[in-house]
Amino acid sequence: MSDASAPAVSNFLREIVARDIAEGKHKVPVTRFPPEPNGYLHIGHAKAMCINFGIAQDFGGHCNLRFDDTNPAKEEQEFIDSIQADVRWLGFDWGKNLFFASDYFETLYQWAEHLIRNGNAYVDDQSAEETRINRGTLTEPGKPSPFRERTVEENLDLFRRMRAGEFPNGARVLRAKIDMAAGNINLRDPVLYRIIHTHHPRTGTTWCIYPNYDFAHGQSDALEHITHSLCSLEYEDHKPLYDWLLAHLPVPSHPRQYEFARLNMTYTLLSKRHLTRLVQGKHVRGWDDPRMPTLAGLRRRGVPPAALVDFVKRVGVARANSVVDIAMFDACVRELLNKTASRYMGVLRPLKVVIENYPEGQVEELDAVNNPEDPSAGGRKVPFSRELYVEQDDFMENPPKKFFRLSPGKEVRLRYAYFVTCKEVVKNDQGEVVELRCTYDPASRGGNSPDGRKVQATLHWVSVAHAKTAEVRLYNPMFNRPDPASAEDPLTELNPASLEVIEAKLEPALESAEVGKAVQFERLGYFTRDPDAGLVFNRTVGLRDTYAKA
RNA sequence: UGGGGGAUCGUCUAACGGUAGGACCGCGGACUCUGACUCCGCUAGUCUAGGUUCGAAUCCUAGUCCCCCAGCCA
Repeated sequence: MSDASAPAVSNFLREIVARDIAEGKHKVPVTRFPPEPNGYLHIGHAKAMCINFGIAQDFGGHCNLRFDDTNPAKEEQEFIDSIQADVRWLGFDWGKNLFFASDYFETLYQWAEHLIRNGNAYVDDQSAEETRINRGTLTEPGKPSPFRERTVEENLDLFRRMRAGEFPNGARVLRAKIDMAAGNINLRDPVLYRIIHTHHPRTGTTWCIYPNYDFAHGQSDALEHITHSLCSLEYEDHKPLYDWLLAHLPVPSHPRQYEFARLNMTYTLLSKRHLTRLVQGKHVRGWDDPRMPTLAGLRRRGVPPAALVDFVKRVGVARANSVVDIAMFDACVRELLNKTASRYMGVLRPLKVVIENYPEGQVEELDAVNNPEDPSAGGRKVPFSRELYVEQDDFMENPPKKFFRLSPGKEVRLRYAYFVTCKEVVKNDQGEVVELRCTYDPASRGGNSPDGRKVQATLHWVSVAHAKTAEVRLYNPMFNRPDPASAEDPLTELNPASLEVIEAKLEPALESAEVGKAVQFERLGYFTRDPDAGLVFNRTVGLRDTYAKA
């Protein structure tokens, strides 16, 4: 077991595995994480990984990484590479157990012939359109194909010629011969093989016929001696076919399929088709745009993998469809980052402050704590001088009752520095506040007044002369509605303000911030330096703000 | 209306015939050199109607609502 101190996670899948082991069905579980390399992994895949790798780890088994690469029309090497990187980033290790469904193409082909020889499959010449019509409807049975009763010899000949490349795409398919009247439509002679004259990222042009999901998945599971094939709910209807194929083929093992509900989150779209549209339509900067729910996007936004794993653990596993509040995700990110992120000061929307009684040209290096949650994180020096920036939100000329921050005549603390009092407000021709004239109390150096007087607020600040200008990218929900997936077209629900780019002033230490490492801008949120050139930061998540809510 | 699933605080999830519990959100309060964090407290739920039982979220019956399936996608 991984961590004896952690509360034991339990769910119906783990109960099934535990029971099977207790009953001696298996010594250890063997699971698999089977992505199709047709896009980037997203947070929904994180759930599947936590389940499959997690169960394998905790019960002493192993989890294979298997690419379900049975449709070369959609798959690319780029995705094979990114998926492996993302699995590792999340913290999972498949060891030597890296597989591809395409590794089994020859075996699968032989098994297809096996089906034909036993009269369990036939080559169908109907067009896709005819096949669809003859499949029947949800309430009416299908009609048998006119080619359903071909002889074994003819089927074998045709299937071999399909393999040999004699026919164009769509000319013929291989279908299992099951039951055209079945209530479960997956059993109405499902297609097993189709002709696709396309380059495959791994097998090149070796093949022009490809098994589809149903013919590849269960058999791949069997070949890898998977004990528990864990998939999402929509495959429930495929299980009878999964079992039928295993029962009619000389497979080395008979895995069992179990289904769980996939992850959904408010304001989040997880359909690969739509994510692909977002990328291709340039609505985002790419698969790793920090607004994307992809692992690459979350990583770039600064979300630590451990927060993702924690989130999946908290969400749990069940068989009921559900939509998790994105607030739960944010909470996981904040909880982890609060413990680990170093604190800095940065001003997002600068308002200049001049300390009138502070000597011109003087600079003091003041002591700041890096992380109050972690003494081992140490401290640093922050330069203070006569001219500073504070946050525009931290000043109000006519403050309401509960406004603790700066206003005319009010004294506040500048963090780690001094108490200052606002004496005068400078405005431009438009009447906008452009500068504050303040005085400071030299006795309050470091942030406390010897006379013990208190202030209601502590403000973050940056010295004008020492400030580093940075581009800061603020991310807001990508969609206007919490359930973008149920919109006619989710892309019409895009939030135009999902990305806000501002020019911020940061304390000098931030200039050497590491790309990808999360930091806290005090009182604002968690930020991570972006890999883009220059000083660029992404907001990972804001701090809770109980004042703004009130 | 065929087949397959599912309904527990606002949200996610426990309970396996025996006190409906936790987390997130929300709301109070304490603390605070981050209106953060932390701590304390509060709010709030078994889809409906019957039945079995000493006792039902759990078992039975009948409903209601929701999701998935008619790709040569996975």
